[in-house]
Amino acid sequence: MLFEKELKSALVTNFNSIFGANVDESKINFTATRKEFDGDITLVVFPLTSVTGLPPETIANNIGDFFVSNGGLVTGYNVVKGFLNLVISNQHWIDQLVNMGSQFIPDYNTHSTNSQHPVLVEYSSPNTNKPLHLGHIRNNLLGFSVAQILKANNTRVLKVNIVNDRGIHICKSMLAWQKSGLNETPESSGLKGDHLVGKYYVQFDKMLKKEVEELISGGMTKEEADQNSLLMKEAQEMLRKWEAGDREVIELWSMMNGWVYDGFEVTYKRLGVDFDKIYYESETYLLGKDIVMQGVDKGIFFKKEDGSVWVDLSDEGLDHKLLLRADGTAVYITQDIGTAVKRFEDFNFEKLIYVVGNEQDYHFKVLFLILKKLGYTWYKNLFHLSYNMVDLPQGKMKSREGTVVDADDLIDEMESEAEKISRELGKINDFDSEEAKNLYHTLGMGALKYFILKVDPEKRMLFNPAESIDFNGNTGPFIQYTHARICSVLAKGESMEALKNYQSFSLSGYTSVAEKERVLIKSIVKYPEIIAESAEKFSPAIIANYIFELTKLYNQFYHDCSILEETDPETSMFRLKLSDTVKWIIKEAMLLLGIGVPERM
RNA sequence: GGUUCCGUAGCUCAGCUGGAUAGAGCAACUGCCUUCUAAGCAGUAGGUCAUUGGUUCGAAUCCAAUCGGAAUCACCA
Repeated sequence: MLFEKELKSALVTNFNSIFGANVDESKINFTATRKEFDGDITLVVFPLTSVTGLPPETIANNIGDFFVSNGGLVTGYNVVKGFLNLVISNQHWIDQLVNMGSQFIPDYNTHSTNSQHPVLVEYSSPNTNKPLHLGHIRNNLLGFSVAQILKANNTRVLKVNIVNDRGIHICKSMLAWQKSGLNETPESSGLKGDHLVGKYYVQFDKMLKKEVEELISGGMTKEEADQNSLLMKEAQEMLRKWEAGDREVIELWSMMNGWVYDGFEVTYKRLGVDFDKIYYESETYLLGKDIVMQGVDKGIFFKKEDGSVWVDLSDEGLDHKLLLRADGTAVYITQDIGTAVKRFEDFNFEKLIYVVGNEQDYHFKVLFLILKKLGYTWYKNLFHLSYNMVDLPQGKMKSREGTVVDADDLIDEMESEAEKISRELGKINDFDSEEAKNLYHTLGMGALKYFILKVDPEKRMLFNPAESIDFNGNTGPFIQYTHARICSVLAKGESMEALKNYQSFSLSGYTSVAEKERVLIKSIVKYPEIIAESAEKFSPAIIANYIFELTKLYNQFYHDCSILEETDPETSMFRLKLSDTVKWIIKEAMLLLGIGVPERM
């Protein structure tokens, strides 16, 4: 909290001369003053009773007197029960405000720290067998935003993606496509590439289910049926052929993956996310296999009689874990080992952050321990940024039951909802169709992104498609609206002779601050702390909640305080500058969430 | 069954490194546009912070147990 440090150290050094006893810093607890009381910052005096042997009120009064007579920072105080509420002078708040302007301008392109080793943020990490859905959206928005936030804190960041382009899942789609005999392509079917491939993945699953049911009715148990399924065997055979470099399989694989990439690119673009480097598992899994084999040679891993390779993690309190199948093919973790090593070779990273759902907590625990066993000391710099899942009212999304919320569909719906509301309000009738379309996109995505990012990543969140996403209240569009509103007032101010030079108005001497202005300033000057905190906790939610608070306070100020109609031009200019600062913070902070803000809406 | 996470207003979420009377938004009801954008502002109503016990001057916040929910413990990814 602002001013806390100064007050604390002043109190600690002078405590003895006030009370004749020394005090440990840990007993000096400040909190923000509750809004129903006068003051800005509050000292809780209860912990000091045991040190001084005095009643709380006496202690509070003594300390209050000390602060008031000691420099101009504190201009007054009041004591309520064991709480000492201190009033910070207007001048000091204004000074903070003045500092803000020059002090805090994040630079996303050039970093003074360019020589430092980069922090890698891995996010998105799609499978190439189905289109992106709401769960991926949370991942993508989080990853992108965390990268932005780290950059704003002067960290050199590289965004990386790992595309899971190989494995049994993609073979399933390929097999179903082949069996259909239709030779469908995105062009012939009119389907977006990722959706087309996803269609065949679902089809495989249906065919498999049917086969298994038949086997069961033929007298097999569920387990036997799973093991004896011809379809599954075909898929596994296809994977084996793929790893063996079978030309036909590889060609089919490249073609279908190509369709998926084209589809993903469209969705990424609409989401506004991008990557500095894309890794493909098809290019790293062999390295993973090599490393695993070396581990076997060194005795770090062991081989079972059937040829499968395992790691024993019982000394770390975990279990045995498979690293290579009996048929020699790689599993998920095999390629993750390879990818991690490749990345360290490529970038010598300072830190590698994996943005991956919490259903993989165990997986990453294992991965990091395996790398440790292999002797890579940088395993300590790996971090799993684990986020919780998005639930539907029925519970978890299940692709097989058709309950997933498709990313492309959702974006479409958000944009058309934005269009509908904008048309009803009729404020942008002079926009041409291009401008209008851009605005609908900005607003629709603003609503969606804010809705998702305002929730703490660690918490499970619920999305109700029927109720859809709001455009009123604690939402992206509310914040965007406030930004547009400010732009409008500023433009009017600039067109007025007496006010047009408000930018050069000096805040320093202006201290006749109204209550709403004071509250607003207090919120404004918190911004740098918020940015630092959100980076430390990897939490865009902290920023989102802050912008909402700031925006709400601004709207109250806007409602209560006339900006352009004041008789005193100084007051007008002061308020214009205040508005300009809020506008700047909204824009910057929303950028950290990957959300754009319009000048009109 | 083992491990981990969660439980705050009808709904969605803040608050959680202990501090005053637990906050927003949505939904419901009521006011405010001849005046800087009403996607706004103001107000009413809505709570045993899952339960019980413990630590403390003070607990939604820390600890334990119980109840309820979830994830994970795959030759899936």
